[in-house]
Amino acid sequence: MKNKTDNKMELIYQSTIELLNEIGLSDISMSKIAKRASISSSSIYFYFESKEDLLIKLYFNLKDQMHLLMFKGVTEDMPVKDGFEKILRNYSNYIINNQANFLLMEQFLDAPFIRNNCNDHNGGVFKPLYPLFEKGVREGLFKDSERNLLITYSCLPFVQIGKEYINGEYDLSSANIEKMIQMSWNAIKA
Amino acid sequence: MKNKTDNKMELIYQSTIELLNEIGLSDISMSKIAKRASISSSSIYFYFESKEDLLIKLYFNLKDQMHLLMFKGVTEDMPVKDGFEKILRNYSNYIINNQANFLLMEQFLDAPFIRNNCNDHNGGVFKPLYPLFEKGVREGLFKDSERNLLITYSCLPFVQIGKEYINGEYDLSSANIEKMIQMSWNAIKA
DNA sequence: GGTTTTTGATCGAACGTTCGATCAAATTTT
DNA sequence: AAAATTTGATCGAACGTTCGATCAAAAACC
Repeated sequence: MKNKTDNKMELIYQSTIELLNEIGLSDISMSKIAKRASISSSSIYFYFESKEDLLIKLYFNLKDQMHLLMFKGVTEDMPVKDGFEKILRNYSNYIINNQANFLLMEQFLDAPFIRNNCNDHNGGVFKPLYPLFEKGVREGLFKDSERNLLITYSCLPFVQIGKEYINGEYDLSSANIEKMIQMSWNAIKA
Repeated sequence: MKNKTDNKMELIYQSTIELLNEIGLSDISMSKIAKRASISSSSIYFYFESKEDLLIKLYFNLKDQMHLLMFKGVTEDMPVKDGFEKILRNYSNYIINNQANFLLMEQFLDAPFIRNNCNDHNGGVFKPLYPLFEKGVREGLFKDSERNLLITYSCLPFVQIGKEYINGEYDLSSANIEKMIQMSWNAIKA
C-alpha cells in the first residue's frame, strides 16, 4: 500500500522543477504547474498551503536530496583527504545526474523569497562540510584560514563549472573531475 | 543640461533594482516599478518595449557598468600580476559599493529568461578577463589549464564571499581582500 | 505651435485562491 | 456479508485582484 500523497506531491514537485527551469520564477504560475502535472490547480492546494509554501518546501526538498547524495559513502573515521575527494566526486555526479535540480537550486539561492525566508544563506548549501574542514585544519592539512574561505575555494568552483558543463561549454569527464579535485586540494592545502 | 531621457531611464532602472532585491523576479510588476519610481506605469512603455525588454536592458546595463569598474586603471602593458590584483581589488570594491547591483546580477545570471536570451552564459561575466589569463599562461605564471578553470578558481570565490559579506557573515576588510587575492593567486599559479 | 513626454482610463487575460460538488475507497454499523 | 457512513482526493467554476499593455488626451517643452 504505497502512500498516494507522497506520489502526488512528487509529481507536483517534478512539474514545478521542469517549469522553473524552462520559464523561471518570473513566469511560473499555479495553473501552469497544474497543467504540466495534468491535474486541477485546486488540487495543489490540498498538498500545499500556497504557491510560496510549495516553492519553499521544494527548495528544502532539493537541498536535503543533494546533501544525501553528497555524503553517500562518506564516514567520520575516513581520512580527511579521502572524504574530501569523495564528496567532490559525489557532488560532480550529482550535477551530472540531476542537472535540472542543480540549476533550480542555483536559481533559488539568489531569490529574495528564499534569502528572506530561510536563514540558511548561500554558503549554507555547503555548511555540512564544516566538520570535515575543521578536522583538516586540526590535522594541519589545510591552511589555517576561515572555514568559509576553505570551502569557497575548494567547492564553489564545482558550482561554476557545473553550469558551464550544462551549457555545453566544458566536459565534466572523470579526468576533468579528478583534475579539478587536485586543483581544489592545492588551493587550500597548507 | 543632462540628457533627460537618460535620467528617466536611470530612475526606472533604479526602482527596478530596488524592487528586484526586495521582492524578486517572481513578484515584480510594471505597476510596482511605476509606483516606486513615482510615475505612471504607461510612462515606462515610452522608454521600454515591454517588461522583458526592460529587464534585459537592465541586465546588460549592470554588466557594462561592472566591467567598467572592474578594469578601471588596468592597462594592457601592466605586468600580469599587477593587473590580476588590481582587477580583484576593483571587483571587491564594486561588491562593497554596489551591493544591490551585485546581488541583482547574481539573480539574473541563473534566471532562464537571461540564460535563454543572451548567449552570454554564466562565466561570461568574467569573459573580459580571458586576455589577461592568456598572457599569464604564456608567461608561465599560471598553470597551463583551461582558461575557464583558472578564472573560476581565482575569481568565483569573490562572488561567493561577496554574498556572505552582504549577509553580514564575513568582513570584506582590505586585509581580508588581500588575503583572498593571495589565495586566488596561489590557487592557479604554476 | 508643433513636438516630446506623461498621464489616467481602459482592456482582456491571467493570477492565486476558495468553494461546493463529486466519487472511489476505506471504515463502521447492521 | 451487506448496507450505511465517513474519509481522502479531485475537480471545474468562480472569486476578486492584478497583470502587461494600449491609447487618446493632457501637459511640458522648445
